[in-house]
Amino acid sequence: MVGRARATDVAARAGVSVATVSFVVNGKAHGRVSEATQERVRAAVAELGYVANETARALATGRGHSIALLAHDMTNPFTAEVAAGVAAALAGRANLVLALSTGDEAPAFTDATASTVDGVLLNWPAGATVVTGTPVVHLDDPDAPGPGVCFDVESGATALARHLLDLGHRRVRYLDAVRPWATFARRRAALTDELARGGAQVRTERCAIDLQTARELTLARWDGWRADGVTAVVGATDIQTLGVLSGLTRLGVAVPGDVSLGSFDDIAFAAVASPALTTVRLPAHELGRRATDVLGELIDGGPGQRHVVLPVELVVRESTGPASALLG
Amino acid sequence: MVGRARATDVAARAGVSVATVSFVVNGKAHGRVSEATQERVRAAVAELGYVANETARALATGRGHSIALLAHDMTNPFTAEVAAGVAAALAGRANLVLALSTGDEAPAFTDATASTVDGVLLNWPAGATVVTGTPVVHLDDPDAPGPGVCFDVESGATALARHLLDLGHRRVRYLDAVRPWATFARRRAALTDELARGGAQVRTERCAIDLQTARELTLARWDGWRADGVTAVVGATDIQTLGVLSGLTRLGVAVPGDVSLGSFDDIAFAAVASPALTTVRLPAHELGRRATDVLGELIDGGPGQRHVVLPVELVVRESTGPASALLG
DNA sequence: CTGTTAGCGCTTTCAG
DNA sequence: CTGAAAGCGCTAACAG
Repeated sequence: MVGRARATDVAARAGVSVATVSFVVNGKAHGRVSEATQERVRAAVAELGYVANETARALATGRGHSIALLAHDMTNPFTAEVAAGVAAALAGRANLVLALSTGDEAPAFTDATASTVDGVLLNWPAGATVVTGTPVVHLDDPDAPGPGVCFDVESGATALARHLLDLGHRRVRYLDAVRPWATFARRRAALTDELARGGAQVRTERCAIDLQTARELTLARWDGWRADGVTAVVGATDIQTLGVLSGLTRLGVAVPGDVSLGSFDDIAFAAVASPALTTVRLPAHELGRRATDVLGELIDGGPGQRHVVLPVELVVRESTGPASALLG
Repeated sequence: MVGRARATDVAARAGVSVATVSFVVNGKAHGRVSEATQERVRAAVAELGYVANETARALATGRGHSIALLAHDMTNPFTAEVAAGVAAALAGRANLVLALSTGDEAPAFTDATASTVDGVLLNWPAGATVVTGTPVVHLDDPDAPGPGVCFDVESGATALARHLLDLGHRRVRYLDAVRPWATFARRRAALTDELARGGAQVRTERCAIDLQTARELTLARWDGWRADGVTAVVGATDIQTLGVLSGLTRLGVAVPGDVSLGSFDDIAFAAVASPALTTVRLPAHELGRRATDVLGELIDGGPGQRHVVLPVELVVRESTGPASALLG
């Protein structure tokens, strides 16, 4: 019988007015309602199992106690981890409404939905989706105007490049994401620059962030890569790199014996792959948590930290090794 | 300026009453409002960028146009796929509010939240969480009372057992989930029964649905399994089986040369693992879609199909092979 | 055909 | 200390 008992019922049962009920239920009774009355109200609430209707409160207060997360693909463990971080930060104090995109268009987020939430977490390029009249914090988008939380992908990429350089790699393939997001542009630029600075040559290929697509691309391109003398390939995301690894393994190419593999994200699967992936860890869970905190401040009228950038860390595991002398 | 213009503004601009605005905006103007007036209202709506406030509509109509999905761990690709199916079925016609559980307790779903949604999709044991006064459909819970959508895990388990039997396996380890869910009990019972019927001996171990935990358990138990003459291990979920595979690979155990691996789910990673997993495919996306449809009917007052069970399919890949003669 | 009006259930001044 | 009453923005009878 959730939602059955209304404030008026409680008021009647306790012999007070709805105003009084509202005050005690919301903990605003201090100095306004006598202890005795409060007790009576609380008893009535308990007996009737009263729970305030959130929709009505929202209309009256302008606060819906819920935020939206606009994301692309919840099927990507990285995104799922971000969502988990958001949920953890919310800790039940607000609801999380999820707007997912199907295919390539922006997440399904109508103005109607916007009128329901107090703020939005935008894990999607800023330019594409414009949400007006609602606080927004951008996730993993270094170019976003306004508040946002992102990663210091450049230092991660640089560290990865140096790691590869130290191992003697001079020909690397970078598997970029097709999605035109700033975070990917930066990963690529930083990696490429550092590699070039170290005297290595990098070429880029692009593919969707999808296990099978990356795997197939690898199957199709491997001969060419080898002909070019490629000794290392790095993917823009673990998903892609794991796909590459799958293709390479199918082809009988040894990792890291014949080619080394580097990546970004550090999703759980990266650590249990064989070989385990050397990857730049981007703290997804923390991204979700921090972004939620920033959004909370924004909603509460605080200034909201403009832009927080989270440190990343190169996790060296088994997929990288000395450059092979494998010939083209 | 979302949510700025209100119905009264539009009414004023168009020189009509709010009732008229409401009718044309909701497409209920047929035969009630003249074409000319409708046109004027529509023009005003466009000029002012009017979008009805969903919270107010919800309060007035009792329909919030949103449903909740209570799930355990969105970080599990299987759950994420279910969510994707839900989102696809919703197609923007309703919002998806996500209630995730942190740790082992039930998903954070308060009565307050319940008052916000039109119905809930419960991917959690029925007994634990009782949601009253709101339509509920149970996901992947064969024992759930009332409406639900689940998989025919028994036939999948049986097919997997026969496949193993055909390959000559007579000693198998079943890695069950610790979570006391009916779906897991059934997977285990059906597999065990069929295997026993074929003269094989099965022993069960339990572990959390987590890559690392399964991997570590494997590292710790392998010697014992081998001593028992185990030639095949099947996990209750792909996550667990992938963890086992990781452990086995680290140990230098050949799959399927030394041990065969069988599983349930068929998440995307199962197909790109090396070797690719033989697994019982449970159509997660469809589970989400169908459950959403059933819930929709329920919300619209329809009877709602009591219980739909989705067919599953054994996908034989590379992780299963003839029983080895590996000795204990 | 169109406008008036009474809610939906709760919050919050403002009197008393 | 407590209650009456005015909304929050929209929907849907019910009159006209």
